[in-house]
Amino acid sequence: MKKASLKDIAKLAGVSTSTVSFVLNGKADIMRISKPIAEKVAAIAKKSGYHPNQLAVSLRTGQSKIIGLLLEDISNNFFATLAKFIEDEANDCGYKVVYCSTENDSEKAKSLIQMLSHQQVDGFIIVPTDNIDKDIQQLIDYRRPVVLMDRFLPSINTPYVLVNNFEGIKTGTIHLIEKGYRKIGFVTVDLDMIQMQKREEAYMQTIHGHSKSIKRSFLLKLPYKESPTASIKKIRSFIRESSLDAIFFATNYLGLLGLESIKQSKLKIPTDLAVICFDDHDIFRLHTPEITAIRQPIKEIAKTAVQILLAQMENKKRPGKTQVEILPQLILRAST
Amino acid sequence: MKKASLKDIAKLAGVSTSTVSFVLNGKADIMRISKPIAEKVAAIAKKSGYHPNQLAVSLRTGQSKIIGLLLEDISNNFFATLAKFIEDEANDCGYKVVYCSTENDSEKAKSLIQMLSHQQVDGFIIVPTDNIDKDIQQLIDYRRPVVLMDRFLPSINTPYVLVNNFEGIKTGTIHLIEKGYRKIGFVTVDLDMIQMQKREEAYMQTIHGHSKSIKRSFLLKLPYKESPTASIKKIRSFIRESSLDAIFFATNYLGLLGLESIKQSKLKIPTDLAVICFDDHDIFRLHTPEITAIRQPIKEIAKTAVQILLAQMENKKRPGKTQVEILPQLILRAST
DNA sequence: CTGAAAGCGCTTACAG
DNA sequence: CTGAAAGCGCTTACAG
Repeated sequence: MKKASLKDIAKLAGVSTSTVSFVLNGKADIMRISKPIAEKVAAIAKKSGYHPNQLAVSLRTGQSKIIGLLLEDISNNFFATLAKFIEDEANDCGYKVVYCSTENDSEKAKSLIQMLSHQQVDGFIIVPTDNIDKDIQQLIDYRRPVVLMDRFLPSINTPYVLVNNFEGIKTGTIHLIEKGYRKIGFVTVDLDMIQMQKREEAYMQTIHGHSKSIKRSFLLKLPYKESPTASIKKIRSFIRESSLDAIFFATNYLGLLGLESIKQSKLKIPTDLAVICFDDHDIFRLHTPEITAIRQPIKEIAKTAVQILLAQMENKKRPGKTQVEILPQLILRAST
Repeated sequence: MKKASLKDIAKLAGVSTSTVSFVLNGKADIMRISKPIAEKVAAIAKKSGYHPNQLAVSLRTGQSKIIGLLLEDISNNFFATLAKFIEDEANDCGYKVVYCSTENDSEKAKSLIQMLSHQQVDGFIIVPTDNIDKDIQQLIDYRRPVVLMDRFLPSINTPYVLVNNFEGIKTGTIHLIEKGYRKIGFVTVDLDMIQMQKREEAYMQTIHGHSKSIKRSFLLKLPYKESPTASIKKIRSFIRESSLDAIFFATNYLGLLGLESIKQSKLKIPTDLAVICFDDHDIFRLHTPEITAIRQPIKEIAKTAVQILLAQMENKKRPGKTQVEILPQLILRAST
């Protein structure tokens, strides 16, 4: 059994391929195909299980109806959830989504952008890595619709959607201060990306700007590619040497390492040490005690990104607000 | 700036499109294109940033070099990890992967299979849902390469790769019995799929076949679409009413609900109740106490599936062993 | 050693 | 009301 083509249907129905195409694309009326012919064609197409070859349609129309999605890591819960919402939203609008993981490797990201570009995706939603500025700029120069997500590139004026990192960390830090904690450590990662800079900045400014009762900031910056074991060890010494009474993790990945460290050090949460984390995680709700977190509005980020992208793709002109920061939510639990 | 096409390059180089195509596809030697022309063409192509339109290449060659991957749910860690390994393996072999989530909804699965089929993917790796037999059979009838994963369809003779569910559960159950537990409950889900049947069967046979000291089996079967809250409540009564001393969860999702139930009931693990789960999860290592689990060999499953698929696609004949069950591993932790 | 031409499976002006 | 033809961007026999 081979797949039926337009031509096959045309032959079976005894009409031209154009007629078949018009009927099957719902243009029978506009093209004023006669009722009996339209019905005959439709019936034959259905019986033979005909479906257009999308490759050919895309090549001809110049539209693939596919959105390319570049994430950091699809096996990470945050990105997986983001991907799912994006897919849902895109499907509702008649688009498919293909997603790829960059693992924060800019070489990999570059080649994925190339790959998607050669596949003729109609638009891109990208979680940018470091050093990717030129490639994104090129996409824009070529008039390919792009929306950045979760981060943005200060050097390039593109649409983007992300959580308001600054406000998120600020809210969390103030929460700790108001709860009476005084030696608040902040654990982050040494990635030179804007969202991490903002988080660090927010912690620093809030700690130093808040009141004289807070003596100083305690900052631990872990290498991104370090082994979990090494990071855990560093977090343990950080807590001990600074004799912290609270600790703020800048990502949920760090939070998990942190919980492991705290467990190994046999510290009691929150009596010995309060814990809060930016980015919620299922584990935090299940942990004993449950962990306070700043939750990103994942669904909203996803939907907004798709909408901004589609607006670009369909209007071909820039819609209203294309650079969006969404406020996160403080989820109070037992750890603070 | 528009994208350069083959024709543009041909014009710039003053040669025909065939010559350009041969040079760019590394067939300059076979086609005995003269060195100077080949070099000139290559240089021009490079300078103008030419890359072939994959849509056109695929349409012409009849190969998209894309594998379609149907998972249950990409935001679930198990499937996400599977997807990543599959992508790595496929990329190494020059294939791209597009993945979609069925959410165990057979209607959704059917339409995704259609969609991928219209996109002309070269092969399918599918985690089948219920009631999908006819669609898979159709794929096979049309000579589309298919490998099933994580489950299989007893009614259809296709290649498949999955964990040996029976042996996994048996190993876990024996472990509990040998540790001295006597009232061992088993919590599963009412999905009518082969892998869940095997797990239940393995529990039943092991319990009843093992020794007279084990009086009876305790089985709780939860509805798949039930709310977490309702399931948690049922698990709590199940533990209480049967006064279990050990509990075996048939999937990691159930294990998470179980931990929540146990937490609510304020039971001590493993003193009040031993816990073991089929399918490992990060949370289990981080939980206090750590939870014993049967770990699926995810990477091996992924690699094997890709290899079997590629063998089918490239040889066009069935390779040696195409129905593979891989043994899982018992990870001993503090909960048993 | 290289080019002109056919064709993959569609869509869409154009003509009648 | 319907068909013949061009063309999307490629690859690949075929011819010279």
